[in-house]
Amino acid sequence: MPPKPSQPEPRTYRAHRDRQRARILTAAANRIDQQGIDRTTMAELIAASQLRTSTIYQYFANKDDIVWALLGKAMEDAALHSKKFVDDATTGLGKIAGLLDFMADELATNPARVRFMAQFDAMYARDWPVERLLILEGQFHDQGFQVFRTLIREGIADGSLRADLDPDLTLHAVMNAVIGAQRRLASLGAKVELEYGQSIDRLFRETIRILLFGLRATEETNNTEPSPGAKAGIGKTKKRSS
Amino acid sequence: MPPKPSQPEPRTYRAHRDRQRARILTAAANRIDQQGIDRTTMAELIAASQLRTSTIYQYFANKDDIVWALLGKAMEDAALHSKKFVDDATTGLGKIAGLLDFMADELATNPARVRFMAQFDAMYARDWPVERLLILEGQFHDQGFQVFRTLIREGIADGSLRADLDPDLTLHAVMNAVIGAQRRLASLGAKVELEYGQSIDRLFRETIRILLFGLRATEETNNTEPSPGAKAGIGKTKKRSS
Amino acid sequence: MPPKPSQPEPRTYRAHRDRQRARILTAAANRIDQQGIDRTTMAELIAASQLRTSTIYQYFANKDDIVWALLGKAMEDAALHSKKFVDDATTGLGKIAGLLDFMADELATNPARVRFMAQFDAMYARDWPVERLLILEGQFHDQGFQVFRTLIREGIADGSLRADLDPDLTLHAVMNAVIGAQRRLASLGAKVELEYGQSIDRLFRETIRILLFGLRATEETNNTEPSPGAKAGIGKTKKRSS
Amino acid sequence: MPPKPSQPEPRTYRAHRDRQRARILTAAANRIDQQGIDRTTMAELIAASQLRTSTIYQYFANKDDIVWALLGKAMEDAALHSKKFVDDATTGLGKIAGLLDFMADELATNPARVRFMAQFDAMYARDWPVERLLILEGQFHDQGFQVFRTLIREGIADGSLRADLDPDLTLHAVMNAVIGAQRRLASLGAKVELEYGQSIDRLFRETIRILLFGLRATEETNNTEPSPGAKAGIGKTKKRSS
DNA sequence: AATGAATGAGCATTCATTCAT
DNA sequence: TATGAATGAATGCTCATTCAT
Repeated sequence: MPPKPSQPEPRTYRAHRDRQRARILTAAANRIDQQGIDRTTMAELIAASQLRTSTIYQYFANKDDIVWALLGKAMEDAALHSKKFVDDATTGLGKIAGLLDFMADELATNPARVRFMAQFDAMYARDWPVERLLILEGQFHDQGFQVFRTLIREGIADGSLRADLDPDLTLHAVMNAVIGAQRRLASLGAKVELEYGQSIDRLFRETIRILLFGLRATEETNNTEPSPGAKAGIGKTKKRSS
Repeated sequence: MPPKPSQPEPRTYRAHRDRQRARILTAAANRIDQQGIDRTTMAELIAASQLRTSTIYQYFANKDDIVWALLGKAMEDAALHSKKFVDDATTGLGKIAGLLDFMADELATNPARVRFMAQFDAMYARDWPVERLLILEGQFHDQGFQVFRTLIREGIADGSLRADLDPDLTLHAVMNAVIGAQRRLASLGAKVELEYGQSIDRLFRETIRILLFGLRATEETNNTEPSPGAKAGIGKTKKRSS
Repeated sequence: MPPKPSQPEPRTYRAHRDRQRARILTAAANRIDQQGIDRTTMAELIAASQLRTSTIYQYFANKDDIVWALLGKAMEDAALHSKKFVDDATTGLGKIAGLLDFMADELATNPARVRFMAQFDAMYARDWPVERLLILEGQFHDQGFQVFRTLIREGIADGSLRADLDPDLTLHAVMNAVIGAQRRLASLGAKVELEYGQSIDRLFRETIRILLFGLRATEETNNTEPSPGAKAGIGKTKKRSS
Repeated sequence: MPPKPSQPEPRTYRAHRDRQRARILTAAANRIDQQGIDRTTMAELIAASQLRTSTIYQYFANKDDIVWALLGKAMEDAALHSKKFVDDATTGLGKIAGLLDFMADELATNPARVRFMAQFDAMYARDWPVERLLILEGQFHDQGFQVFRTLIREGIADGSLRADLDPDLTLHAVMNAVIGAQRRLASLGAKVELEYGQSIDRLFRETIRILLFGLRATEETNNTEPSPGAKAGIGKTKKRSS
């Protein structure tokens, strides 16, 4: 007689596994935030999780697997969290503002998560397979990005945004700057406040404000001029030097 | 074989040591750019430098020492290089533009150096003593930063920049965004171009353009309105969520 | 649950256990043939058997136990199989030929089993208790060995075999050579055919043929000469060197 | 000034390294002979060599590397040792006898080495790259093998060996049997003597004697008959059974 | 009988660094 | 200054097995 499949208390077993996994990930997130991914050893992580070495390996195949799980969780959480900010807004511009506002909020309330993403970008993004990344990023980015792009088009159409903007270019230029700024602030942490004498939150929100200002239409931009720098002699960028 | 005339023998010894140091640093920079600081082992670095293990330790006390030297060199080079861009400009705004232009140039011509700085920000800046960092940063930042700050004040005074700007806050908000954007682009490398379909250089220059636009005065900003987002419902940032 | 009529229910239980055991042993035999005894982990064996770790241990006390069972099964099968070859023959010499023929057949049709025995001889035979081995070997060897020994005696008596043979010595010298040759061919597998350019089967049958030739009487051997090498200068073996 | 190459006491350094390597190999050979390759852990081997873990790895890249070195040394020694036996003989048949005699000598004086080769054949030969093996085997085999082959041809020509022999087939059939027999005896060790009641040396020399007898010409073989078994009903090998 | 969970002991190997000459 | 040799302290991971249900 073969064993009956018959889920024996599926909820209990599942729940236990999930709890153990969460325990490990929490411990890992803590250690990694304090020491960096590479400097966190499995031994430390294991000690922090209060489980035994071999037990850990029943839940994750190896250290990388843990880091990926952490990355996935971070992105999932961000997607979930950002959704609220975006959905609350009714207008398109409001949705963009919501997305950026979410990022400021994330920086303020969960700097460890942002720092983790910063580490990831700086040290691993180049090495790990794009496909894997895209799967994770897809969840989060597609949400706001589509809206963003559409909105820029609308903004240009109705004259509220500068006519010279290339929607796709603008989207990525702004998002990269916002993400880059956010992660750098999270990475430097207290050092920023000491060195710059400004609160991280205020600094980041000012960055967002300036960027949004930079997208707005002015009389000039809707007429002839291609760039704000032109008048002031900015932007006549030397085309490469070395 | 060393020169004879002006500075004869002492130079031989010094010159040799300098050459050896340079050799080690070059090897280290290469390996680190390809594998990251932590993942580069002394053994690899030694193999790449074509010297013997114990010889390396005649020049650097330990691995950290090498990384610090690399950081110092990167900043020194940047300071030297940026000086030209800034000094070439005659007006204040031109100097800012020169500084930002230098950063675009650096990203395009020496992404490895930018990547190294990105790694540093993301993983080590928090751990290493502020004083040490400040000494290094001082060289570079003070150059452009003072100018920048002064210029913003002048710009506000002459009405070319928005009156609501706080010079210090603006300075750091913009510089952090620019540096963050630059480093993120360097870190992601070819991935950006694949994913975003935009050239890194174009993306970064557009970021600069938008930021500079964001600083400029418009009728509105010189009147009552405090923020561009206000009108569009932006910036009424929820004050924390979680 | 106890039996009711003749053998109704108990068989169900027994049969299940036997099926499970067989399943495990088959999986183990496969893995071991491909990776060797030591390199086969319980985890692999368990995966191959499609059972759960703890279930395996309901059937076998430990890994050694599985290997012993495999060895027992191999010998049992061999005994059963060889019996046919031996029993089919009517003459004594025919029985020996049958035994050797069986070994060629085994090598050709079940090299995995031979390989397993080779591993066993090479790596474990020395460690494991003689008694245990003797019990297993007894089944198989006694069959042909008794016959072999008797036959050699008869052969000498009737003049068909060389008179200088010591039955017991000859028996073991021949059997050891045949078994050694067979197992080596099985172990090297395809490598033999590549390196030697000969089919394994042909090579082994030629070995048997030469050995049997070596036992046969010739005029000389039945007269004075003790050894075929004597004439040719063979066999004046140096008595130890190092 | 670059370092002078100028061999600084090359003899001393070299000699030291060789001594250390030998020390490790000796320790490894001992442990492996007693426990088998897989069951010998690096920790044991290291303890036996009286060096520290990391020192070992300055001499060998990994465990496999040590095993290969052992194999190489075993073959090299065998080649060197066998050369004497072969070269001492003046006639071709004498050379063959010398080769076989060497194998008996090796079994008697250095059973550990033979056992090691037995392990290798039984467990690793199939896995490791042929090329690597061929390089090592080349040294040893080519010596006697070429002679052997030539000799068989000559023997057939002058009527001292059976005319029905295929030189290549015979060569490999005999050598495989001799090597197989030798290795099995070495592997089983004292067990053989207990079980068979015969000394290993005597058993092996008898095997050689029978094989050589099997090659010799008799009247019959030089006439019509193809096989010694034919007359006695041997060799009518069933063509496969299962 | 079946199985999910857990684990102690160990594994091969690496790493940055030091020492003696 | 250069370097061959050595090494303590990890490091990430595996394995056969057991326990509780």
